[in-house]
Amino acid sequence: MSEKNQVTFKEIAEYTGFSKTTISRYFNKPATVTEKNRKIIREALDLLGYQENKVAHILATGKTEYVGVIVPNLDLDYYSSMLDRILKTYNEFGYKFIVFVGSNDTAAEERYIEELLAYQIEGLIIMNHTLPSESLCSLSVPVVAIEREDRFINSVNSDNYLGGIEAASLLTEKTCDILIHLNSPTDESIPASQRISGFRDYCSARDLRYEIMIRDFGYSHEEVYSHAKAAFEEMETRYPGMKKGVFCANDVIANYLLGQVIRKYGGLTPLYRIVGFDNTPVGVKAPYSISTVDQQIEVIAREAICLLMEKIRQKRTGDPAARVPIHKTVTPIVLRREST
Amino acid sequence: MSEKNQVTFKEIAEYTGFSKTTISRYFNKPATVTEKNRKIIREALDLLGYQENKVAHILATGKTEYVGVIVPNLDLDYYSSMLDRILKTYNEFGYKFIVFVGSNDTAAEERYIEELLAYQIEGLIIMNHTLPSESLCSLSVPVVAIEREDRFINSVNSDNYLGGIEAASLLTEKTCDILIHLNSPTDESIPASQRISGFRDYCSARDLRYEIMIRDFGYSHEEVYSHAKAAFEEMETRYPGMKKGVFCANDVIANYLLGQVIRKYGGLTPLYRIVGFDNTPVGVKAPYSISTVDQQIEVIAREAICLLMEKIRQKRTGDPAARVPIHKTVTPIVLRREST
DNA sequence: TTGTACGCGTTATCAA
DNA sequence: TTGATAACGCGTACAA
Repeated sequence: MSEKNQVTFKEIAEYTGFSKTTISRYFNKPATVTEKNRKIIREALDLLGYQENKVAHILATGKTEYVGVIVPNLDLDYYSSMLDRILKTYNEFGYKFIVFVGSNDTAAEERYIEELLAYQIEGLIIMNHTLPSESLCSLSVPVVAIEREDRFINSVNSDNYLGGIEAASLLTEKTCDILIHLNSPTDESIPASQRISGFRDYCSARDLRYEIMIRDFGYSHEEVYSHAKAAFEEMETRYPGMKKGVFCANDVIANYLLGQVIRKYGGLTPLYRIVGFDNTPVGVKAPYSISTVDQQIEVIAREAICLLMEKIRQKRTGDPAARVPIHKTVTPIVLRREST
Repeated sequence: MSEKNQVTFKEIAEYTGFSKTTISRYFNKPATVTEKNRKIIREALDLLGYQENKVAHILATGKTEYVGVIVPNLDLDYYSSMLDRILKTYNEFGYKFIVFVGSNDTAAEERYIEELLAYQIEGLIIMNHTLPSESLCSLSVPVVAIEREDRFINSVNSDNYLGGIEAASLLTEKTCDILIHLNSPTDESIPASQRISGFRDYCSARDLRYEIMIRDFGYSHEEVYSHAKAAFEEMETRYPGMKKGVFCANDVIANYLLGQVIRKYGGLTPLYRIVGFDNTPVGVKAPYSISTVDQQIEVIAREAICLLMEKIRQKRTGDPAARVPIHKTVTPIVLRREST
């Protein structure tokens, strides 16, 4: 090792004449060290340039204060906003985050998890959906899912069903001839599929004319763009001259749809009312702001961390409740903006 | 500790009858263990459910394979794209990332760094600009800056000067009456300030009519929006009927400006040619795609990691070159899209 | 209030 | 090819 040998408790102990234990106590139980001696130690620490070594601390205590995070990508505003809010909880809770951005590859994701476990993370927050919760639940640390299949693991989700209802309700305020919901094929196990149910139930309960257009919008911008364009053209041909109220599965789709409307009509038109979902930045970057169902990403992120910490605590204390998955729900809020 | 006692080398050793040393060798120098014994160990590992413990490994070797990352926020596409690409280098280099998203608070940022150092990171990638490179350079680990003041530390930046030239050049292809550059007040020490110089030099060398509009666009969406709007209105009053070629400091500003143009003119107009900077997703989400100067974020991210790894190596081998900051530059590429 | 002795899980050294 | 022993830096009984 030609590394600059770092200053340890040993050096501080030798310099001050105390034992390593006392130096340790200076940090962990300062009250048990006399003020006079604390001062001596403080000065030695300063003078020798001591720098905390958490790795040794972890090995001794078993507490890493690490949380692993796996997120599908950071190109979609939804995920980057969520990660942003998750990382910011450091200021409140002190947990550090080791972050992986996931491919859609199961093997790769398993490697990420292996690696995270090797680093002794205390818990895992997962937004990826390649691994089923059935296999996730047997990990040695608590797992909290956000907006993904969550049958066997803890989770925090937006109240998607209510969101679907509210979106439909917002659109009917404006007397549309037909209500349309645009979404990707979504398995029922995924929380977001409830947006469809909420929308459908609302419409059918009121005998409203509606249609659910399921198209595989994909993930890349190119894909979403071209499918949104195709959907727009389809609506144009099939419902010419009709007032269309369109509820999009997320703000990104809503944005592209609005883009098509603008390209054709030069701006907003009474023929289209558009509402998105998530409340991500993309909704306020468009030339006309897009109404949306605000998932309250910040609240979800915070709840996820709180839930994870509670589960970590339960696990540590041997509470049998640790094994019972908890599913939290955050109530979304409708944001009325220019697109409706 | 009521923790599920994890399986260690000790248990494997006892079970197989080998010593801990041999188990360790099984992982690190498998060639020195006979195939027969490797099989025995492999089966015991499987049976007992051994899980690697990197913390102990780190304490023994001193190598964490951690890199710290500090990024200002993840709401701006530029930062989230960059972080995305940085995190993805795991697949190639194996380094793990502990990520902090920074406030503008100096004290907070210092806390982040303290914490990262305590966790024995091997290097730091920093995009925040609250701490001067002068204080960063004295850290005990190599630091690589991306698009921030970098006098005393390593850095990877886009060739901003060339980018400014290319943007201006693209606009003149289209015969504008006046060229305008929109930017925030930018200190000369910040690489991005070179975009201004490049633009200015290009215009003045060719005797083109141009103006550099410096406005404090801020960071939040609201701020950028309102300042872009104000700038648009100013251009409308001051240069009515003239063909304006506008080079925006980034895609976000370009997007809002285009938004204003659309709101007023119902779409593209020969009166405005717009080019942004960065090539972030926002440029292709607008109703009309926005021309931009592509920073090649993926290349920058990769170069940053390579540079950091080289510096880590130099430091480990005691190479005096470790202390000499290296500044790398990545050549940007002009992307012609609808807005020009 | 302080110190001794040992443990955390792994690697490195040196012998065998 | 394998094993005993001592690190790595810190926490914690227990004793003083």
